Amino acid sequence: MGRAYTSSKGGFNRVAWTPHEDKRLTNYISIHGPGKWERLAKELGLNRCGKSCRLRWLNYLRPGIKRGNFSKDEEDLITRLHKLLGNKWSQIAGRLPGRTDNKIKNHWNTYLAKKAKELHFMTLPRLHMEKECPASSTGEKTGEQDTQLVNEAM
DNA sequence: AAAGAAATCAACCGCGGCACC
DNA sequence: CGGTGCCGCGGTTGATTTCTT
Repeated sequence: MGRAYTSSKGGFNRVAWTPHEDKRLTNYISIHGPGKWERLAKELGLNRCGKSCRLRWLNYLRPGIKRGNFSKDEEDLITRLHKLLGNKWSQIAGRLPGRTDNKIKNHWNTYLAKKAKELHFMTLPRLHMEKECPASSTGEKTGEQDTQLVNEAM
């Protein structure tokens, strides 16, 4: 559970958040709201940059975050959305309440990508391979088109 | 039972866009 | 109009845990 990073390897400082820091951050946000991360970091006086605080809040402390494994439904949805949108993790996360882009990205990179590939070969052996991101060749799709496609997928 | 591989989770980095001066 | 700085995003890394052999 609790993770004790011993690292401070090569001048680079990857340090786990302590419960105390979490508390300070949560408390500050409960008063001032999220945002203004630079200022927040400065005022809290933690040894953290604004980005770090933002990340911690968004991916971990923010209320409503769903823990635990992805359900089959969630995995299917992620797979479909990824096919549609590519690596637009924040957009995908927007469709999965309580799931963060980081977590979805992690899960994809370590598991679903492989699975999707296997599935692709097993079930669709004759379809020509699609380019990874069909939208990018002709420029960006509009947001509206995305929304429409996504709704169809759901 | 131990070593090595794979998976998971949390955190960092650089870049591009946008807002503001 | 150009420069500057903050923010959000996606890519990536590193530590730890779980699975396999």
